[in-house]
Amino acid sequence: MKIGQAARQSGVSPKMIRYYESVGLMRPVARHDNAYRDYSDRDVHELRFIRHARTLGFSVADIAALLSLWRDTSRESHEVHQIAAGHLARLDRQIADLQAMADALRELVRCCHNDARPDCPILTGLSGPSALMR
Amino acid sequence: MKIGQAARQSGVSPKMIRYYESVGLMRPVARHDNAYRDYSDRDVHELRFIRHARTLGFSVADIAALLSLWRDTSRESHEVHQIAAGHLARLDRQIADLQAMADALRELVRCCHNDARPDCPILTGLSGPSALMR
DNA sequence: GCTTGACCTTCCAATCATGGGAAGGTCTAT
DNA sequence: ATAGACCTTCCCATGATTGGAAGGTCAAGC
Repeated sequence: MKIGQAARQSGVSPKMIRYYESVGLMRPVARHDNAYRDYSDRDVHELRFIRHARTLGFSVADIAALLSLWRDTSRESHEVHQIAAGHLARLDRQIADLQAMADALRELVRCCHNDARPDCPILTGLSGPSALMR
Repeated sequence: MKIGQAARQSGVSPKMIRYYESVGLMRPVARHDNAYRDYSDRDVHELRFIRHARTLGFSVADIAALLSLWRDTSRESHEVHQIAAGHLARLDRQIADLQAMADALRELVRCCHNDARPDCPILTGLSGPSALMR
C-alpha cells in the first residue's frame, strides 16, 4: 500500500508519516522499485497508535519509548505507567498554569466597562504593579 | 540606561528586549555614540507591560494591539475588552482540550496495573479502536 | 599603557510538530 | 500522447525563546 492510502487508513498525513520516519519514530519502510514507500497493515496499525498518542498530547520522544514498549511483548507495565504518569503530571501542571492565566484575565475582563470610555482596568492591570498578576 | 539594567528593572531578558524591538513590538530606542541602546524609565514601564501581558498568555500580535491602545489615551475600552475576551476564549478552549486529554489519560493510567506484568491497558487503549480516545 | 572582565553589538542556529510549496519522477486512464 | 493523480526529496515558515559565536567598548586594577 502506498503512502496516500496508509495516510487515509491511519488518519496521519503523508507529510507527517515521512516526518515520523525521518526522526526515527517509525522504522524505514519497504520501498517499491520506483522508490515509493510500501506500507503494510501492521504499519498502518502503528500509525494509528502514534496518532492516538499524539491526540493524548504525548511528545514524539515519549511516543518513541511507548512504541518500543508496545513492540516488546515482555515489557513490564510499570514502564509504560511511568511514562504516562509523567506526561499526565505535565498536562496537569500546564492546565493549572493556563487556569491561573485565565482566572486573572477573566477578572480583568469582568471589571472592564466594555464601552466607549477610555478608562480600562485591563490596561491598568497590565501596566500596574502586577497586583493582578498573581 | 543600558539594556542590561533595563532588563533587570523590567524582568525581560536582553535577548527578548531586542527581539521585541526586531518584531516591531517596541519602537527602536535611542542609541549612545557607541551604538548601545539607551532606555528610559518609560521604556522600562512598557517592558513591564509586555511582560505582564505575556504572563497572561497574550501573543506578541495581541500585545502590539494592546500597546497601541495603551499609548492612545483616547481609546475606547471596548476595543481592549474585545482583544482580552478573544484571548480568554482561546485560553478556555485550550484548557478544555488539555482537560479532555488529561481525563482520558488519567483513566488509562488508573487502569494500568503498574507492576511487572506485560499486560497494559495504556498500550491497549492507544492501539485499540480509539474507544478511549474520545 | 595594558590586561581583565563585564558589558554591548549583530547574526545564525536550534527548539517542537506541522504545513506549504517547488522541482521532478511515475503510473493510469483516456 | 497527454492529463492528472500520485509519489519522491529538499527547503522554508510558524512562535517565543534560548544559546552561542565573533567582535566592539568601557571601567578598574596593575
